[in-house]
Amino acid sequence: MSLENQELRKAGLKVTLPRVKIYQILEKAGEGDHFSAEDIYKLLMEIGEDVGLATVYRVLTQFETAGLVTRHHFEGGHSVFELASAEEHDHIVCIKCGRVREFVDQQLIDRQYQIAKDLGFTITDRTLYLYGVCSEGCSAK
Amino acid sequence: MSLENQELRKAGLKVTLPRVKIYQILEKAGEGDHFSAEDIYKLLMEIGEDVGLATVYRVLTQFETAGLVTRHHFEGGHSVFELASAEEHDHIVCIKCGRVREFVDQQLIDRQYQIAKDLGFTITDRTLYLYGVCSEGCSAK
DNA sequence: AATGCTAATTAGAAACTTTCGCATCTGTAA
DNA sequence: TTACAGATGCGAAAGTTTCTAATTAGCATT
Repeated sequence: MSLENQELRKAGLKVTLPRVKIYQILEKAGEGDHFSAEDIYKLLMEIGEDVGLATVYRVLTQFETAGLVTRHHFEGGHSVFELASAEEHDHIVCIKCGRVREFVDQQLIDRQYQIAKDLGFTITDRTLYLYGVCSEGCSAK
Repeated sequence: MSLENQELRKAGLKVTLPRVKIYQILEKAGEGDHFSAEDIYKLLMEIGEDVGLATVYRVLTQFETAGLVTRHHFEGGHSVFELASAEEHDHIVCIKCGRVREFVDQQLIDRQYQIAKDLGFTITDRTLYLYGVCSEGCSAK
């Protein structure tokens, strides 16, 4: 049994073709890469998999609920998804070109835990997004 | 001349009825309150101001551009707005009792701007939420 | 292998937020 | 007061996400 199948079963999801294909796409993308539902839909079309857009959304939501992927919301009212990763990281989003970039800054993370501790909290989850304009590239479509 | 009018003029915007009304709503809300465009539209209806939803969006975008308000991107693909506050703050949320607490930590904020700068970004907006369990109170419903 | 039950998928339409186009109206400066 | 740039309102359009109803596929059991 393939790795994807194990992951899906472990998450309590039946192993179906759309789920496997979508999981593979996310997997191949690797860490730091983010896809919108539309991106994934187009990729599926390209490889000849006839999966509906609604299914892509549903499967991604199921993956999110199961903790397999993380959903990120940003400008323009659409979301991007990435395979849940073990390493804590944060995101910086270019509001012009839409690119999402990950970064890890231990000092920043440590400080957050320290603040929470000082306020009498135990952190279970964090969300940090920086929105801005990236200087290079960003051919402002 | 009223305070709102001065603010609008200072921002280079004509003083029109919709703009004044929308500004007043945001002002009355105070800090920490967040309104969606739809919320504001409904409030305008309630007080009998016949302002179109499109205008609400346009005005909010202008206010944002002028630096009068801050836009936050929330779940479900919609945005909320709050009057730009002089002080940047972040939020810590108790996942048990739902309490939201604001905090300000300059070191944390500075570090974020530094990271963005290092990555070639100019920050226009930030969102930091810490989720956790608060030790005291927290009458875990 | 075939069956039946359950759950998942599909396509299209609906829902929802946000933006656009254009005729009309308003605020502002002369 | 007048003229004009710019703002507004309305409806339609655009774009993302969700819903519905009918169909199909997965899977445990024969």
